[in-house]
Amino acid sequence: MVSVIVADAQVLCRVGLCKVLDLAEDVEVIGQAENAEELLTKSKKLQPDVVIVDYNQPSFFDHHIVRKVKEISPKTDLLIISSDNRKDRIYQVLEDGSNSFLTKQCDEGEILDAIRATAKGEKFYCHKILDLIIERSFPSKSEDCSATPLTPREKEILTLVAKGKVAKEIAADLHISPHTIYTHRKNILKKLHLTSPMEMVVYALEHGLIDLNDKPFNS
Amino acid sequence: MVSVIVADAQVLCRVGLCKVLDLAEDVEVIGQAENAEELLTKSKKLQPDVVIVDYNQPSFFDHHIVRKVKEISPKTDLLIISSDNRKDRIYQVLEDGSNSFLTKQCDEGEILDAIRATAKGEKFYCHKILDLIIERSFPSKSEDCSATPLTPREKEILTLVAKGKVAKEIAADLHISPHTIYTHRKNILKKLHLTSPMEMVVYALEHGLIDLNDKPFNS
DNA sequence: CATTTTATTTATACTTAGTCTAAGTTAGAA
DNA sequence: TTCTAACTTAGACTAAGTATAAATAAAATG
Repeated sequence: MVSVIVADAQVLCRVGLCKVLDLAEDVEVIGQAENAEELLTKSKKLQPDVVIVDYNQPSFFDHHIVRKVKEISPKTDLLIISSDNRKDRIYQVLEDGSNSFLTKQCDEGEILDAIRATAKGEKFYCHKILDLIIERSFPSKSEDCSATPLTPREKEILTLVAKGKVAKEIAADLHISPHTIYTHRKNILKKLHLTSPMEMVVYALEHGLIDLNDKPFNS
Repeated sequence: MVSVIVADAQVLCRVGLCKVLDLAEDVEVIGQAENAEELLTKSKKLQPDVVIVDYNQPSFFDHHIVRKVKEISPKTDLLIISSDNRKDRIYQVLEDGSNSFLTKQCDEGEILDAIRATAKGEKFYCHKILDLIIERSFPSKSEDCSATPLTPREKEILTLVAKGKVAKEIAADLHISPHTIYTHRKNILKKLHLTSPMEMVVYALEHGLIDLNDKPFNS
């Protein structure tokens, strides 16, 4: 019998997942978790064979959960069912040792397959995730593709720009010349095929370079 | 017996919802829908007493679904279970005639209560939504609070700014002087207590004034 | 090891965008 | 009507940004 903990901030998803798990023979749900703290406590105590979790739920779970669960319960296999759309973070989670990865767009069949595979200690990735992995493995596929082609310094500057800082302020912050900022900015625009600084900000936000702090219903 | 159609793009939520609905006596799920088209077809044919739907799932459902269902099946009551965080759109959906409104953060108890209430033709709003409604009803509550204090024109301009357009371009688009744009921008900054144009863009994105187009897995 | 590339830094001269201040117009509310 | 809010504009000025060119250090390549 494979023991499973179901972790998701939304009760509907937990219930749905349990219902689907009923269909899988040899699988037993031994616990549920609504947030990271609860999951870690229960994982430590119950040492489940599998943890199913959506890590992308601000203030309930974040992507560090994978690493933390692995630390607290090394033999546990992780099945991610998330709706994350940030490539870099998905790659991160894959590297952090998640065994299987689905998106919330997957259908029942895929979910069942994934659960069965993960329960047997195998890996399972849904189509979208496989596409990402392949894209990463064969970088020169389309053209400039995949993750941000920006250098660390460029990311740093883009982040500050997106926070509303103007070149002079950034220069002061980093103790370098404003001209340097301009050069970096120009290179960023070139690399991303953008034209205005504003588009840079939009890009930064879209790609989660800065946290537009998830605050539903606040102001 | 109250007939219900469950509409959600994610199979897990649909399954979860059906499972919870099992607990409600006198409720029968007569259909499910994965996208707007499916929901409208089934609503027309089955004329359900209640439709439960998450309208905030780009490319599957949008907020117009409420109006469309009401058109196609006027006697159907709508129960929204969404995770939308855009106040203006929530207000829109409330005005469009949705009977009850929950968020995906609600617990099982609230969901059951909402289903029972809606099935009886009553209205039900969860805490967060009630807070919003109250906030709207008593605008001068705290201080400058609640929805954006921007005029339509200011919003229009902010939107264009956030799209990366520069004053001159916006002026050309709207057939007015660039100076006008500058003035509007200055007023916006003043109203929102911001200092740089970039912060304006961040604000616009945070408040959903422009759609940072939901495109998972694209570049 | 020498060499090329990449990331980082900077400057000068120039262009453009944006700010400040001030003010006119229209439409609706008091 | 009078007053306010929303929208509009201009001239003079300041600050921000661009183009071009180039130096340095470190990492990758042959």
